[in-house]
Amino acid sequence: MESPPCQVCPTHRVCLAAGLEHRALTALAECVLSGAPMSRGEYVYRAGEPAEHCFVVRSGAYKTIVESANGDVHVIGFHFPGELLGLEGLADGVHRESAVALETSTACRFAVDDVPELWSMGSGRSLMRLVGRREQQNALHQLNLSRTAADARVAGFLVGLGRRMQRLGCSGTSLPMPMSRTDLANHLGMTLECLSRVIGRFGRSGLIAASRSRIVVEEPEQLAALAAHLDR
Amino acid sequence: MESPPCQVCPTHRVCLAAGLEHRALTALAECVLSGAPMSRGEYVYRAGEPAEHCFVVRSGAYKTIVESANGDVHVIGFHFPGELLGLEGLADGVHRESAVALETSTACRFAVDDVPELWSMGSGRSLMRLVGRREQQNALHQLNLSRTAADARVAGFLVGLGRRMQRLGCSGTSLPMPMSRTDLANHLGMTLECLSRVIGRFGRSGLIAASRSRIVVEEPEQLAALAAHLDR
DNA sequence: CGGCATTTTGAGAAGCATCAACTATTGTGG
DNA sequence: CCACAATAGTTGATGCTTCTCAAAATGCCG
Repeated sequence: MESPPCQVCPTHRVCLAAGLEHRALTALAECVLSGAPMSRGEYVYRAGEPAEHCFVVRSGAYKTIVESANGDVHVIGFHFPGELLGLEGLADGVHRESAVALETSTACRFAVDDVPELWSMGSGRSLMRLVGRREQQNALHQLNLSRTAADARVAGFLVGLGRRMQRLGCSGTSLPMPMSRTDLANHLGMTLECLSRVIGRFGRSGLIAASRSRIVVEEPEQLAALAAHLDR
Repeated sequence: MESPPCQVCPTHRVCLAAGLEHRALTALAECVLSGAPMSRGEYVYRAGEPAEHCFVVRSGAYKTIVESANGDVHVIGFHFPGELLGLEGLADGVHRESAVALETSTACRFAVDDVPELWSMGSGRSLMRLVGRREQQNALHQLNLSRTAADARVAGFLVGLGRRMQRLGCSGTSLPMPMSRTDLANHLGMTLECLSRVIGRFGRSGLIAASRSRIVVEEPEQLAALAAHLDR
C-alpha cells in the first residue's frame, strides 16, 4: 500500500511537500497517503461517489472526464505529477467528474477534513499554490478553446504542456503524450480527423516530430507564434 | 469604506459566511473586509500586480480577462455574488488575470495569509465549497466551449447561468446580462455576429426573450435539450 | 435632438465536421 | 515467436457552419 516516502519522491519539490524540511516531510506523511500504483484505465474516483479526499499526482498521468446526460463524454483535462485532482468534489462533497489513469501511475491523497492540519505542518502555501496553478491552467485552456483555428488550439496545448513539463524539471520540448489522439481531440474541442491533420501538417512543416506517445517540439518559437496569434 | 456587515448582506448565505451564527459573523468581519462600491469599468486587480488577497463578490457582477502577448483580450469568466475572484494569483503571488466591474458592484476581500484564521472561525468549509464550485464551473464552461455548434454553446451558457442564479435565490429563468454582447461572444469563443444571430434565432423561435441587459428563458427544457445534445 | 457606440443584418469565402475507406499499431492466443 | 484480430490513427472528398468584411439600424448618452 505504501509507496516510498516523500523524501525520495521525485515530485516532492512541486507538490504539497514543497519547501518542507526532512523532519516535516515525515510529519506530512500522517496526512498524505500515497496510493498503490494504478494501471491504465483504473479509476481514482468516479462521478457520483462521495468526495472525501483530494489527490496529488505522484507519477504517471491521469485524465478527468465528465459524462453528459445523453451519454457522451468530455475530457476535462490531463494531470501530470504535482497537479491536483478532485477539487470539484469540494463544492458539495460529491465528485462530478471521474479521474482515470492514462498509464501506470500513482497519486497521493489527503482528506479534505485534514486541510487545517496540512496548514499547521507548513503545507498550506503549497496547497494554495497548487489551487492557483489549477486555476491558471483552466484559464489557459479556456483561452485555447475559444480560438477558432484548430492549428492555434493544438499549438497552444503543446506550448502549455511544455511549460508544465519544465516546471517538473523535464524537457519542455520532448513532450509525453500518454493520452490517445481521441482523448486529445475531445479535450481540444475538435474531431479526431482534424487533430490528425493538424499534427500531420505540423510534422511536415518541421514544427514538431510526432510519434504515438511523444511529441518533440522542433521549433518552439514558431509554435508559440501560432498559439498566440494565428487567430484574430 | 465599510459596507454593511455580513448580517444584513443578502449574499451571506452563499459566501464565506455560509452557516455561521450571528456572533461568528462579527468575528469574520476581522478577516474579511468589504470594499467600497466600484463602478462599471473599475478594476479589482490587474494582471501583473502582487496577489495578496482573494475576493468574494458581494453585489453586482465582474468579469475576468487575460491579455495575450499580441494584445488581444479574452474574457475568462463572469462572476456573480458569492463567487470567488483572484484564485489564479495563488500560484505565484502575482495576478495573471484582471478583474473588472461590469456594473456598480462590491466585493469582499481576505488576505491569503489569513486563510488559517478563516478556518478557525468556521469558514474553512465554505471556502473549500467556493473553490470546488469554481472548479465545477470551469469544467462546465470547458465542456461548453468544446461543443462546435454555436447554438449549443449559447444554450449551455444560459442554462449554467440559470443554475447560478437559482443558487442565489434568484429566478433561474430571468437572467441578468450585465456584460456586453462583445464580451459574451468572446467568452463563448465565437464572433459577435454569430452570437447575435443565435440570440435572434432563439428569440424568433420563442425559446428566450432577449433585451440588452436581460434574457428571459421562456422554454427552459428546450434550451437544456439544445445544450445537451445538439452536438454529436 | 444629435452623435457615438453597440448591435443587427447581409453576402461571400474559408475551415471544420462528417462520412467512408484505408493503414498502422497493439495486444492476444496458438 | 508469429499470425491474426481488434483497436487506433490516417487520408480523402463533400457539405454545412461559422468567420470575415461591409453596411444599416438600434439604443444610449450628453
